[in-house]
Order: sequence, then structure tokens, then C-alpha cells
Amino acid sequence: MPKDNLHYFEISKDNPEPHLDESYFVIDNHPKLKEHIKAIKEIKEILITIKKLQENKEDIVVIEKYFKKLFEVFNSTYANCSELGCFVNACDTTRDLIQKDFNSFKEITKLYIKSRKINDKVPESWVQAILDSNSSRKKGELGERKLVKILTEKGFIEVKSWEELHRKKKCVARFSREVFSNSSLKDNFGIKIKAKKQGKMLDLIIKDGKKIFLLEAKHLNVGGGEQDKQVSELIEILNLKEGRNDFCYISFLDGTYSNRLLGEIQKRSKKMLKQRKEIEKFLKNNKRNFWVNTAGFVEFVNDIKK
DNA sequence: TGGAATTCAAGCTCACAATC
DNA sequence: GATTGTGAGCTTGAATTCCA
Repeated sequence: MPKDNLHYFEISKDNPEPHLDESYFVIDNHPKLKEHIKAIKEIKEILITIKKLQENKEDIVVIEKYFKKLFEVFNSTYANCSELGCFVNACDTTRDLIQKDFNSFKEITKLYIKSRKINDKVPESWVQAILDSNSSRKKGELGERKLVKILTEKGFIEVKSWEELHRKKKCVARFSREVFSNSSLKDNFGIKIKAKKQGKMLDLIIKDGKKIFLLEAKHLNVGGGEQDKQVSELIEILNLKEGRNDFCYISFLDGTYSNRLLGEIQKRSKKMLKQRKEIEKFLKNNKRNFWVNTAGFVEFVNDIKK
């Protein structure tokens, strides 16, 4: 049985997250790096051709043919890391918009040829650097993986079907549209998650005998607009109540933002103070729900695995 | 009044659903 | 089967507000 929810909150407060958490590292080269390089090379070659044709004042129909070819490659799967693609952002637009607008694409390409140096080099390290700058977008899944690893190391089995979940005593499942969806939760347990955000799917279902813990995990390193909404979502989960005593919710937050929220908060940071007070209030009012960081979660799993 | 905190707005990827 | 649309989850930078 888990202990009082404030116990795990205290442990989380006393054991801040490390600045560098290997669970969220994306060290390997992008698996499709070669494909990216190939597409960028093709874009550069066509750009050089267009530039040459323009310099030689070739027939506009011929040039147009190359613009169309360039547009085609620009819209292909692995072409999103080219310099031309980055330049699009410098022209007050996005690749997403430009991919649907050939005329604007042509305008921007002309401007690019005029204002940037073009060569045919596509260094692997540069392409990987652009891909690295986007690695943060993979963190959602890495967080789930981290928690499942902690659970499986303590003897929980990761299950892929409801049949398996019902059969195993201690197991964990990841929410998904196909198997562990919100509607299937209703079919199997007769409960409906009452989060404000309609259709909101949580991350993990943890089963410990007759108890079910529904967990939402977030990884935040910095504050800001969207992050406040993320934290609000976690706080809202703390306040959820099901009619059944055997259902609990866990809000999991790691990353250095968690340290700021749980550590010593500056008096001036009213927003954070408010968030912290709300968490503490909800934890006191709703003993079935939990707020943890990595250390708090590990302690929690240690207690329920017994 | 300057720096810190907060808010606002936007971007990108991935996975999946819906539509053509 | 291909294309288009949508949502989740994160980061970033600029603008605005707050306060010692």
C-alpha cells in the first residue's frame, strides 16, 4: 500500500531532479540522416541550376520547370532541414504555409538566391545539428519510457492488451488510441476521466492488485506560456475524483522546472507560489491522488511493489 | 528604473484519423 | 493508397507587467 500522498510530495521536494537526465538524451544520429542529406543535396543542386539559368537569361519556361521541380523536392518527406527551409522562417512565414503556395515559394526562392551564398556542400554534422535542435519534441515519449522502465525494474509487467491487464496482478500499460483509450477505460472499468480538456488521454495505467493508478507525466525545463497550461493540467488532475475508491491519479513532473516549483520559491514569483499552494491544498483534500517527481515516484513504486 | 517574472504567440515533429 | 488535417508535447523569443 502506498503511504500518505504528502509523504511522496516531501520526498520529491527533498530530492530535486538532476539538471541532466539521461532518459531524455537523444544522442544517436537521426536514423534518416542519409535521406535528409540526399534531399538537401538535391535542393541545392536545383538552386544552383536556377541561379545559373537566371544569370544566363535563359527562357523563362525552362526556369519555371526547375522551380516546379524544386517545389516538388521541397515538399518531399526529408527536405525539412535545408537552408532554404530555414530561410522561409526568415521571411515571416512557415514551411507548412509555403508548401501549399507555389507563387510565394518562388518569391522566397528568388530572394534566397539573391541574398544568400549557395554552394553544393551538405556536411552531415550540419544536418544533424538542425535535427538536434528539434530533439525536444521527442521528449513526451521518452518520459513515458523512463517511468515504464522504473516500474518494470521493480517487477511490474508492461502489458499490451486489456486481457493481459486484467490477468496480471502488477502491470503497467501506456494509453493509446487503439487499445488503452479513454473509451476502453469506460468499457473496462466503467469510469470516465473528467478532465476539462475533452478527450484528454493520460499516459500510464498502473495496476497494483485491485488498485489502479492513472498517471500523467510531463517533463519541463523552462517556464513560459504553454508550460503554465501544462502545469495547470497536472494540478487539475490532482483534483479529479472517481466514484470508486480503488482509482487514484498521479501527476508526475520532472525536469528542472519541477525543482523550481518544489524548491524555494522567490516571493516575487506569485504564479509559482499559487501553483504550489494549490498542489498542497488538493493533496490534503484528495488523499487518493499523488504529486511526484522522479525520486517521489521511485519511492512510491518501492512501496506498492511489496 | 532595470531586471525578473509572466504572458502571448509561434514553430516543429510525430502519429494517427479523415478524406479524396 | 495518397494526401490532408488534427492533437499532443515540447521550446523559443518578444512584449508586457511587476516590484525592490
